Amino acid sequence: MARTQGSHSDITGPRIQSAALQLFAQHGYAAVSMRQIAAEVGVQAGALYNYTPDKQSLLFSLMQRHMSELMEAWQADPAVEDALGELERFVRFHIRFHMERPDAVFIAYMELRNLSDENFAVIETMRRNYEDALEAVLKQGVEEGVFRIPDTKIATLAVIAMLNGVMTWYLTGGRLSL
Amino acid sequence: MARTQGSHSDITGPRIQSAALQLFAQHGYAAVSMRQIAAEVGVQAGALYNYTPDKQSLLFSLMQRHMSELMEAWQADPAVEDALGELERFVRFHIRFHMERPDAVFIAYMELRNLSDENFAVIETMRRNYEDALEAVLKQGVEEGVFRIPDTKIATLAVIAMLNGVMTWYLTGGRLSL
DNA sequence: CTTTTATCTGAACAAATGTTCAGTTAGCTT
DNA sequence: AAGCTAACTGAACATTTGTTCAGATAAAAG
Repeated sequence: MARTQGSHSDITGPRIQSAALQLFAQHGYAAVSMRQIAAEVGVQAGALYNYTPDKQSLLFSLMQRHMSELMEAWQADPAVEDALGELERFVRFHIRFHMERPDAVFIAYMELRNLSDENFAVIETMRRNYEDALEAVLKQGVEEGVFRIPDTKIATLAVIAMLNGVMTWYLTGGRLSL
Repeated sequence: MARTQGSHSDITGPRIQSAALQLFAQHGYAAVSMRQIAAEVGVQAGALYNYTPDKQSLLFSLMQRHMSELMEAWQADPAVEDALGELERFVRFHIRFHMERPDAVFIAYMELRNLSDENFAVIETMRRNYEDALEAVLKQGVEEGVFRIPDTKIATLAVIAMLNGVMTWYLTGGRLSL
């Protein structure tokens, strides 16, 4: 047999991505085989290679897509005037965006070590771009005189670390409203 | 050849444990092969099986040892009288203990999904025992009237989540004193 | 209806994996 | 000095791994 009923590229492609996303998040990249992903989609392992050149690229594309969506969503979010409002906008945006994609967030954080050197560099650059977006807000606040921050770079990392802390807390307890 | 110079069980055993600890923390349990561990120790892969029945047991023993040391260290820590002092003691102890073993902490948190069902149950029980130690402090505080906590179970999880948040923050920035 | 093409199967491949074990040797015992 | 034993080697094993590819077939095009 080949080309079972109802199969189509537009359907199988996304299904592979979401199956890989879920399995990587659950068991870890190295512990998941191409055959497991294929079985989850309902297809043979060889069929996956119509959609990805190899396993590494599959992981990379998941992380790259996640980071792209992050940046695009932030730029699409309507900006406000003052820095204080911008900071609040960032906080709300960051938490909401990450809450909606627990699997992708977990992978983007945990599977960095399984990226090839070149792929890692790409993702790392995208992550820094996102941090720069926050730092721009903090710098704006310093210029406006509403923030008194000696080192905006450290403050950026601190804010993001705090937000991620809030998320682990929320996910752990699971009993607080947004 | 066999039994190379200077090799001895008392030496090789711990070296295997620490090599596995480091490699598991760095690349993940599933991504590390027995041959890599052996190479790190300077030995052939077969020799590892004089010290562990299989790879799974190696991971399990690392986590079990970590949890045992955690419980023993807490019980060895000199207790104080009042609940407020006990809470401070717990906070200081928790942070210090976990700061001293970043690799073991990381593994104990990340590689739970790679434990067999039985092994997972054992570790999970030990983790709950540790949480119970904190909850006992909180209950004592409620009895003394110094804490006003509706649900000590949730409060326990909250406190631990906060402490872990502090640690990620500290590790990320790396610029604050204990 | 016929032809074409995109999509998938099924089998195969080399390499790597966890694990076993007979054999070898270094160091201890006597 | 001789023998014993714990500690290791090196080769082998059955599986599983990622990946390739010729062939099969459903759906689209003519």
